[in-house]
Amino acid sequence: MRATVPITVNGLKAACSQCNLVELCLPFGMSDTELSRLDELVGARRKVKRQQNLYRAGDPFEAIFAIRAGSFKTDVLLEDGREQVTGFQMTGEILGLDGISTEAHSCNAVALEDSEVCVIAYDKLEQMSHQIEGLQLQFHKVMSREIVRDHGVMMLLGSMRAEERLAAFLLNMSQRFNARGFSSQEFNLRMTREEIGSYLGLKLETVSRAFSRFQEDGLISVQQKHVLLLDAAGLKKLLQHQPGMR
Amino acid sequence: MRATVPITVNGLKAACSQCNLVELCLPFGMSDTELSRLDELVGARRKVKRQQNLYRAGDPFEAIFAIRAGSFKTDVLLEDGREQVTGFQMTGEILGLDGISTEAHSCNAVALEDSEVCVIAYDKLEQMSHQIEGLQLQFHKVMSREIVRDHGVMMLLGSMRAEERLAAFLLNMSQRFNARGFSSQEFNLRMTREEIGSYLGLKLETVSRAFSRFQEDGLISVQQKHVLLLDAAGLKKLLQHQPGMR
DNA sequence: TTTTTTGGTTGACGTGGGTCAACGAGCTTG
DNA sequence: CAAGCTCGTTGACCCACGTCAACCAAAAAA
Repeated sequence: MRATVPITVNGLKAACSQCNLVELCLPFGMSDTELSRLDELVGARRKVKRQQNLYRAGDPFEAIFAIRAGSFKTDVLLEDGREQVTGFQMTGEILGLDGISTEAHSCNAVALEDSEVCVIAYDKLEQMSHQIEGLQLQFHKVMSREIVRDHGVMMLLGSMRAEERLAAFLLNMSQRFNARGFSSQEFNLRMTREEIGSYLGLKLETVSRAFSRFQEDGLISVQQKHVLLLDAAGLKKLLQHQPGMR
Repeated sequence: MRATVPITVNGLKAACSQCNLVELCLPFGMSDTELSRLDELVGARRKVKRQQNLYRAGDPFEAIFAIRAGSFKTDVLLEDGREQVTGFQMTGEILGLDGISTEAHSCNAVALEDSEVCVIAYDKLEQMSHQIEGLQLQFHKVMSREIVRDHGVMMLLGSMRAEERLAAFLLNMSQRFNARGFSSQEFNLRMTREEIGSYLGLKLETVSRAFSRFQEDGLISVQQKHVLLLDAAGLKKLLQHQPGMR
């Protein structure tokens, strides 16, 4: 028995220290020495094919996940089948934080494309935060950022009109692609109109119509999932509209 | 100079160890010895009068707060003046977690009644989580719970109809009053219809109409802020309605 | 290749909840 | 005890978005 356990350790030794996502991920802001110690935290990687679940609501919580490649959506389901997409996650972002509170996941995480995640055992993370100076703070920041992000979505869902929501969504995607070294003006969305709609609290037809309207107005150019932002400033201006304005 | 600093320490020595809110608050699940060590974490208490801000968006982040008495709302403001209430907080709940990510608060916290909070210096909290075994885990659970709660609100805002939202809100309040030793059937709301509306993504008139409808249907009895839940099961049933149902 | 499936667009129409407005009930202040 | 507030209720009307349906394009399967 004893022999099998050590053998399962992942062949990839230098997980974080030579990953090009450090700037976006959990290790952000840590020193080189801290970084190398962090490598042992990432136990393994896991590939998740498009449409497959990384975890499901109710699954026992054991680890959080850092997205190494690809992208995901998280959603919550009501008994009657209604779905609410709670977020879209890209490389470097952390999945699974919802599971800590009850030691079981409270939402589903589904890959939007073939993806790969780093598995970070939660008990190991707790231990190491005692040891590595910057890790605890950085982890807290990641969780806090998630809370702030959720508040932004609540703002969007609670107080914005359909076109404002989509404009905010597009600008947010643009900024996140940009942070990952991709163009902020041209990108391919990985999710369907229905998923965008669920996230924004709109029906897919409304999302589609808003896309078309933006195109008519010369703000963007869309073809299916391909988006070209022609007038980002124009989109931003949409967000500052007074309730009564048109 | 040296003399003034020690003098400012709070006279209340046993902050957490003899607080009756331990069950609901940060110290939940910690041993007696851990608990007594926790006392030094709570530096001071702070009173906040009704309508006053505990903190504002943009304020530098230094501490989180545990509500000792009273209640609060948190909200986010858009440049154009639109407000989104992101949550209502009751005794034992933690405020200020949003500030960790950027080291500045990202929302406003306003007392709904004359209230008192325990001030927990964040740097001290970080230190002590290294030392007290259960503190780190418990703190993580508090943050994670906030994330899960926010996802619930997103579900509500994104996929529920007005009456479902209000039913969910009332059941949630009921359950939280109950957890604090108050009646789950009869309570006084601390917030206005407008604040409820902002939280639920509805206008105050719609909230008022939904209250009236619930009363007509014999589900509740309302008079201003006083609420009596007559048929909690009936309210729960409202939440399971299929989109097309009436 | 054709066929099927999935995803996206667009139009016509309906409705839930927003808007506007009047009024009334409690509080507060002088 | 007025006189002013703020907060809540209710009605009439309207519009942004949902619903339903037809159709088309792209991708996947056969």
